[in-house]
Amino acid sequence: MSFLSKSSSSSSSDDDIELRRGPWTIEEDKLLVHYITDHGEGRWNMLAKHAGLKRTGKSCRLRWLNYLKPDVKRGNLTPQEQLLILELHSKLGNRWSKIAQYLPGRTDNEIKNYWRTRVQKQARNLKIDSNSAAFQEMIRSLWIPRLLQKIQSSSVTPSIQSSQSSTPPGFSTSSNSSSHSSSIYNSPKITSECPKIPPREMDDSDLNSFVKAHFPFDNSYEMDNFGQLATGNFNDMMDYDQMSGDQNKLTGDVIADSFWSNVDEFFYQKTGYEQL
DNA sequence: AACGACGTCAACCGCCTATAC
DNA sequence: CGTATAGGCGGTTGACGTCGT
Repeated sequence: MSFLSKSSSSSSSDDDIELRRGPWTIEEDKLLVHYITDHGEGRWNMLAKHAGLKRTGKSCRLRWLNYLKPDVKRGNLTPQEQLLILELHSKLGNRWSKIAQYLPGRTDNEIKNYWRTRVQKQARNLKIDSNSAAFQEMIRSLWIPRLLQKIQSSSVTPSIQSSQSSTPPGFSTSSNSSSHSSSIYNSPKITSECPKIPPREMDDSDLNSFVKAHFPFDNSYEMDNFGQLATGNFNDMMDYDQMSGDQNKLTGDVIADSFWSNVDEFFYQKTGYEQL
């Protein structure tokens, strides 16, 4: 744990306290949660002082928003969430907080980390710029369809097809959303061919409609169930509600990782780039 | 068992914007 | 209008855990 001086002055005023940095302790978390429970959030500098925390207001705000806030969703991103991030990033770019607005319970920090550790890693492996048109196109034409394919194929298993719909919510085969009926997400049969992607130029209203139509959750309660619903028949293999982080990793990461090699293959085939 | 490489993610930093005065 | 301050955002860092040798 390190400290920084809030003021260069040598006076012993209230503004000259030693501020803590680094990982938060349980006691600090308790102080912050209790204070916000009683007084609400906002006015962070004052909050930090009144709560008895030797932290900057910014640090308190970050700790609350990214970790302590009750509706923060823990665990790995579901394939559906990954899909939404890819789609939104293609339209919004690195506007993480904006993207996070469409993923209830997920923070901009978490999404940013996902992009940097997973997505940009692939760009590095392929030795192409993650901001390049080539990489964007690879995501749109290869990665997203493959992800959809994996989601759909994993949700159609013989043992459960009889009792459940084979199509996860948001991937309806009937066009019940008129505005984006041509979207890839309504495609009854997902193939590896380049899908029709909604236009990049979407305003907030369009984006809201798009997300509502294809990723049907708009509050934390629905989001809690979304992972369960959207992973569809995975539930027959493991109880989603009982999942630990590691088990969650199985569904999210294995799906993601297993198709990366395929994505690479597609990429090299299509571009003729030399495989590493 | 020990060590290094690598991946993840919480936390910090600096800049920008909104708001109050 | 100009200035000060707080809050928000994206980029970056570093501690820690995991994995492979």
